[in-house]
Amino acid sequence: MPSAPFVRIAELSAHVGQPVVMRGWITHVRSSGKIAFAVVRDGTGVCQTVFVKGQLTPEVWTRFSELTTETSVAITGEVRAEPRSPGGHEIGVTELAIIGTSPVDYPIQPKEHGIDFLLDNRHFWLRSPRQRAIAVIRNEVEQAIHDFFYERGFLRVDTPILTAAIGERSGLFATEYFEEGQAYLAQTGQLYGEAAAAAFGKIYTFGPTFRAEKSKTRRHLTEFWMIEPEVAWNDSNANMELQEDFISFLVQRVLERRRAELVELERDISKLETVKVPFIRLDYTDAVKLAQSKGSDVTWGDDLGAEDEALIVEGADRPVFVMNYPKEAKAFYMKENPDDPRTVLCNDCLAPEGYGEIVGGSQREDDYDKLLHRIKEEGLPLDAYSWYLDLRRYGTFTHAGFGLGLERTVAWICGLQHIREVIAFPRMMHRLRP
RNA sequence: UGGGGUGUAGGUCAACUGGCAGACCGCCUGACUGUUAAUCAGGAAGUUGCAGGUUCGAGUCCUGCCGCCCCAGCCA
Repeated sequence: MPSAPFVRIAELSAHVGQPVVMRGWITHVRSSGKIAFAVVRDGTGVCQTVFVKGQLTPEVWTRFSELTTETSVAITGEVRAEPRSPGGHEIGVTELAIIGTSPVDYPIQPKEHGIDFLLDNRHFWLRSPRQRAIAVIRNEVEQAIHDFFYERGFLRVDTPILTAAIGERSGLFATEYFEEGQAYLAQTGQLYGEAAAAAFGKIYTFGPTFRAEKSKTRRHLTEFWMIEPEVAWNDSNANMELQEDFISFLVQRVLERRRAELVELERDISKLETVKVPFIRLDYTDAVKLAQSKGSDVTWGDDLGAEDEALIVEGADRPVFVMNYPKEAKAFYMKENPDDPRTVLCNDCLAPEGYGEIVGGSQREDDYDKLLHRIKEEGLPLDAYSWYLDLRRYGTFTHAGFGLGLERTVAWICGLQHIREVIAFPRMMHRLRP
């Protein structure tokens, strides 16, 4: 007699009526005397297994009573379509092998837990259906990112994580680097992206970035993943068109392919279906007026605070671009606005529903003298930026790009309160383990 | 870093004005042949974050420290 094939739970529907071997972890057991049920999870789904005392050897029946939450098992039995079972199938068990026992003090229950407890047990928390749904949607978004840029002829360029002091001003993580002194973990790949854009035309980077900011909010991680396209010959308007095409593409992809996971997360899908181009565009000056009219005491020249951003997106059914901030509020590499030199050609993209800034983008300063002046004005180390200035000396070019925060974007799409759930092992100010 | 909050069983929380430290979930034992977070009966489980102080008496009040949560700033 041929042995039963090993089948993943997601593939059970192709094996109805046949004996199979299922391997996975016990999430739950229920017993009703001479009939008993064990629910098994294998990462592709969950499946109920049925143990009937009168149809099993005494050894298998006894072994059932040894099952605890998260025991790993191999179960043999016939697949049946069964509407009463979660997932629509169940296994009529004939054989049970315990692979790895699990002590009864497994910490995670199908109940409410506090966030600190869950993060202490993150290595277990990942096993929950909710965390699986988030991981699946994150993966879908990552795949969609690569598909979007690949289809449009962008080259992916991997930029260094260990850098000399370069990028933005605040919060660098430092480490010893041989005879070179201090190296810093990258806060952005953008400056390298600009060099690559001059070489290859349309590029993007996708990698981890590190910020040693002492931020403890629902929107911040010390280690997060960022997508940074950089496009030769794009101006600020083309940059925003790319952003809205990109973001709506990601949302559309999740709606098409990961609806079940959105439902698992109880996401209000109607709030995503309205995310279509064109996005709303607001000049910074108008955004300030709008915030003021709703009670904010922000004044022209200030950066917009979280409260201002919330007022600006209030009622919007899609993301909002805020364009052309005052120079003082923004980074040194942004191009001066020829129509109003107090401002720079840049934009933030604010997600709806209070999720805040998911993208920061700008046209880059391509004038050597103006860029040099800004670097000096900021007191940045000139020698570290000499190669960056070279990009303006040897064939300078109009170019623009942006950075999209992966975790913020996925948190918004999933409708989550906090981005710490969006990454498998979050790094925050007070959390380095597990 | 600043403001606010919080810390009690493995988990989530209750305990009035300072007066015997409790519930549910989970766990253990037993019953039950279709359960869906099964149900029913019983049981074990605590240095009330730590260190001091006030008091006849402190989970509760006071001081200090620590952890965590929320908000703000910084940003993506």
